[in-house]
Amino acid sequence: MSPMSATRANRGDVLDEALANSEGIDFEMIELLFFAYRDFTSDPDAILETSGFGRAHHRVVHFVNREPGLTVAALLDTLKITKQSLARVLKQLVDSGYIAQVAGPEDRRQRRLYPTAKGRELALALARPQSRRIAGALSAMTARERTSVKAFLTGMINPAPSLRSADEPD
Amino acid sequence: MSPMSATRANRGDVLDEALANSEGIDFEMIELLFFAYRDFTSDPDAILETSGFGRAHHRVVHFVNREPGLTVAALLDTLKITKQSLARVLKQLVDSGYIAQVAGPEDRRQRRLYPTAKGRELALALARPQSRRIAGALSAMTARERTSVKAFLTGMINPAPSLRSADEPD
DNA sequence: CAAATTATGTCAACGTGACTGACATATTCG
DNA sequence: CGAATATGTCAGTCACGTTGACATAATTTG
Repeated sequence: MSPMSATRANRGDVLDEALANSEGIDFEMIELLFFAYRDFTSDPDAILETSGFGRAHHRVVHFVNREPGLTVAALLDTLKITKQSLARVLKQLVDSGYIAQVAGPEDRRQRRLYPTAKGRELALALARPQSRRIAGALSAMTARERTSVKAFLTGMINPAPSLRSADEPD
Repeated sequence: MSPMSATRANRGDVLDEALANSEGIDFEMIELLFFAYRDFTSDPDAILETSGFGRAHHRVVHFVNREPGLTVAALLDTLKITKQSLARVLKQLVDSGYIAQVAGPEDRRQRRLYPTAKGRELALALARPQSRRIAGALSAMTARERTSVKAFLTGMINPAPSLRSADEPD
């Protein structure tokens, strides 16, 4: 793997040894996460390119189906993108009948987002291959081990910022 | 959480119930993967924007450090992007002294890629916060549980395509 | 050796999905 | 009423991926 006859590759500034185990850094895990996520997203990507949608549409359809009636603001907060970025994608999904907007019953400024039957079908179609992949990766595991996997993924996520108390400034 | 007084949101085609447990699909895991990966990449992203680089540079620096002397073709295969897409990113990294290109000792058409000292430092700086995050998520786990987590991630990855035997056509 | 193949680089055009900044509208709140 | 809020929209920009076409040098093959 590493060049046996490295000629004189160390001339000047050029490093020849593979980076591994420095400072106890787990490079293997870093790569596993990269490859796992890349392949995890490739399944729905293949379906989406049929419909002319992209990954952004996927995320919107997913979360609207998971929490029907959520507001645009809540969706923006979940996705951590700007409203301008959401706008195009959401408009396309509304225009093509995957998502419906309903004025908020209490606050009529809000546009609460609901899936249509078509939108629900799409969400399911996108989730199916991802779930199959997950099920395959978990298939040989006990309930305890599955719990560990969930705990690991949960531990990778940034804690939700605690609500700022009133006396703290912005 | 779900709208208690859903007005008459079910008019027409609009669905009101949260999507969960349909067909045994594990939506929770799907979301955990999304959030975990998003936050996992946010750490190096913050460092990179200081240098004016992006995620694409990160990946190149990472793999060149992990396997010094790899060829451009091998890197393209690892990243699964086109050479035109790699070109810009690689050129910037070479021009700014993070990566060195050395003509292959056997095959002089090849440009073998090596990290410079500067490139190694960048790779380490980017890996450090990711490794810290991983270590935190694994910290409460036994060696057995950690093995399960690695097995899960490995199981999520597409198997490498087996080399086509000579009598199979393209 | 000449021709084909391979490894790499480059030019041009394009698409998606993100960003910032500015401004418009409707609605609610104080 | 005036301020704040929820949302929408216009305009410009950027990162990073794509396809297609072509160029160059080096190796392999007939």
